[in-house]
Amino acid sequence: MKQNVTMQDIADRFGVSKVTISKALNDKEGVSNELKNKIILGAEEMGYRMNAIAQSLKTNSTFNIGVIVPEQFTNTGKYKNSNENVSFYMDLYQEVSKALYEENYSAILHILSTEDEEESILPKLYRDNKVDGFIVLGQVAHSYVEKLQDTEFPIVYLDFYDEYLDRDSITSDNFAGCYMITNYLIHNAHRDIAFVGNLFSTSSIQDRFLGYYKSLLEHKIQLPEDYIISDRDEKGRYIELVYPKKMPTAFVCNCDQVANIVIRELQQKGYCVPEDISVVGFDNSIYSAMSIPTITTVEVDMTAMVCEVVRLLLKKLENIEYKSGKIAIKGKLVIKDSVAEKKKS
Amino acid sequence: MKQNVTMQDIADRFGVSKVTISKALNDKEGVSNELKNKIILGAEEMGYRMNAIAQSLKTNSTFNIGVIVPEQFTNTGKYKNSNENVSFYMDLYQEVSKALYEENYSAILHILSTEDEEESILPKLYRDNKVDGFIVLGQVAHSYVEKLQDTEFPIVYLDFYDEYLDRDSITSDNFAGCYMITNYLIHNAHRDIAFVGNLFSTSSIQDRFLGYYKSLLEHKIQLPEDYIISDRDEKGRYIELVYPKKMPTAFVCNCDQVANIVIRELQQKGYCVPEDISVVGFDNSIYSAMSIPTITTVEVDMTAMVCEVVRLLLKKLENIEYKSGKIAIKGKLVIKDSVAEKKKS
DNA sequence: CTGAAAGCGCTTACAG
DNA sequence: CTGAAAGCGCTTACAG
Repeated sequence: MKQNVTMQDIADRFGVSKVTISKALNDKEGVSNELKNKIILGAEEMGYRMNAIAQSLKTNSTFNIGVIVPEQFTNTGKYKNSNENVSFYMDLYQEVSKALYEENYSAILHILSTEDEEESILPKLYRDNKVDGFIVLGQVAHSYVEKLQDTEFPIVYLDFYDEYLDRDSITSDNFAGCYMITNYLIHNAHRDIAFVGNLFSTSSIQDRFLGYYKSLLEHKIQLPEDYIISDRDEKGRYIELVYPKKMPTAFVCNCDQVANIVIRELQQKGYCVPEDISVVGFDNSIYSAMSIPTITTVEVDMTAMVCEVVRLLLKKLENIEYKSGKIAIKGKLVIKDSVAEKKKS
Repeated sequence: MKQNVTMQDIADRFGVSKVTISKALNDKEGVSNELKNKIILGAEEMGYRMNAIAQSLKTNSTFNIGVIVPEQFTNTGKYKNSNENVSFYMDLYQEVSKALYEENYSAILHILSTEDEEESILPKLYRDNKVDGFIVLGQVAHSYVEKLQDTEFPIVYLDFYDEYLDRDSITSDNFAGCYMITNYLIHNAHRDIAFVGNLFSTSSIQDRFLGYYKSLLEHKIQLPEDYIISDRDEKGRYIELVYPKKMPTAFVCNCDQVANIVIRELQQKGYCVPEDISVVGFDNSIYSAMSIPTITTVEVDMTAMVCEVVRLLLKKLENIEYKSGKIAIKGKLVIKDSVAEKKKS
């Protein structure tokens, strides 16, 4: 590798001290504008690149943020091709990476292995002091969260919260979203509406269920026991769906992927969607677009979420005491073709 | 943030010098085993975390690798929801991140904006000396590659090569893959086989086409001009497909996503797939799984590619002169439901 | 407006 | 086997 140009080299060329170079290049006070400009130009010409490492050592900040994603939300290792809706988390990561970049931070992905999660082993990024803070993407074990909090690092949780710890989190408003889409079904004359999702799997699913349930309650609609249909086991693996004895006229699914499965299975049973039975999803993911019919769904406002998470983290980076609490970002209803629009009778 | 424990603190506690601590913790020679173990335990107990930054400053290596992905292969900014097959690149990135982690490196994603690519603006990661080398994921502009090479950084290209520069690259063997799958069609009695893809868009598509063409040549099959069907413009945006006057009995599509589109359009025209017309894809992506019928395709050996790319980069990190040239990793045929299996007549 | 000195937390080469 | 000294490339606080 060719020898790097340092501030001292520039200083020598201009016959000044490296202190002056540092001030000029960092746009600090104490250098005449004329000299400053000469130095900036000269540095460019000499191919000077700031040594961020040396800067980090002095300022005790790396300008790196660790983004922790549990392995099960990735498409690697034993979860390879397990067909989870991985793209949501990777889209979030991409947006986070971009947003941090705008603020001169870099995002380092840390895929949290199931083993490390179970044994509460903190990321090497932490142990090596390679980052200034963390963003946690998706749900992680409670014990792991506690361990993370013990580090007293600035941490913001994205798309996950749990009630036991007083933490800062950004989630999409699952409750409001599912409430909204269930209302939409009811406004289209549906009364027999089932929910598909394991209520004990993630807090997201639970909240979506509660939004759905609130809508039912408000409209004084009964919820038969077998109208809650589990879709996955505790590990997040999809299981066979058990349909109710009396078929509902609509299914509220906790995500588009499951909605897609439901639609296929209904079609196999000889039902037409949406003519006989309506189905709605959540996420506005590729499954919504690819399904035939396309799936009416709720789209998460990813940009707003990421914008908020970065804003929050920066504040905590400045002042570790800063607390925001739980922030829920509202999504929007995206009407496609999987709901029969009827007037109420 | 709580005050960090330094080597000096540990040294004070044991009444030795920090040099000894450094040696013990880095498993270097010159410390008795007994003392070494005591120090390791003590460090743990005191919650010592190595300051990777200080280490970097001395050793002049950051143990960070920049992973450059052109914006158009991401799901961000103006490419948001443009439905590119983004997941392939993000899967690669995840695998790269994991593999580098095993080697104690971190992967920092750099999304290369179209503007920076056009104006050959190098990543801030480079300008700030935050990484030791780069992995470039997917095709980037020739001028940008030249600019990157000028840095004399260790760089490996993944899933992209171009002939003009003598560079180290790992690609999937597009040529062999498409040759294989076209052979498969021919063995199933197809003679009228069209290719779908813009030959001038990426080298991957071009190579896939050539594999297809080699198979035709070997079997002495003519290639009518209108059997090459462009699927996208130069920016990678999908365009309307123009079908040949005389319908072929099979389509070789350059990727599963396009194969999925072709299947849908054929079905709309009243053809049955695979009974009337067979269609094959490439990538074994979600489009292959979700299509009805599922799409016979070629699966890239991502693990082998990533393993190779990391191995190569590490070698170049050790010795910048190390050259591997272009390495192509073979994929495998994945037979699904979109090809009618017939015996040759 | 400019710079000498100290220091961030390590590692390396050398002396004992 | 152990450690004093120098130094990596910056920034900060202070003196002029």
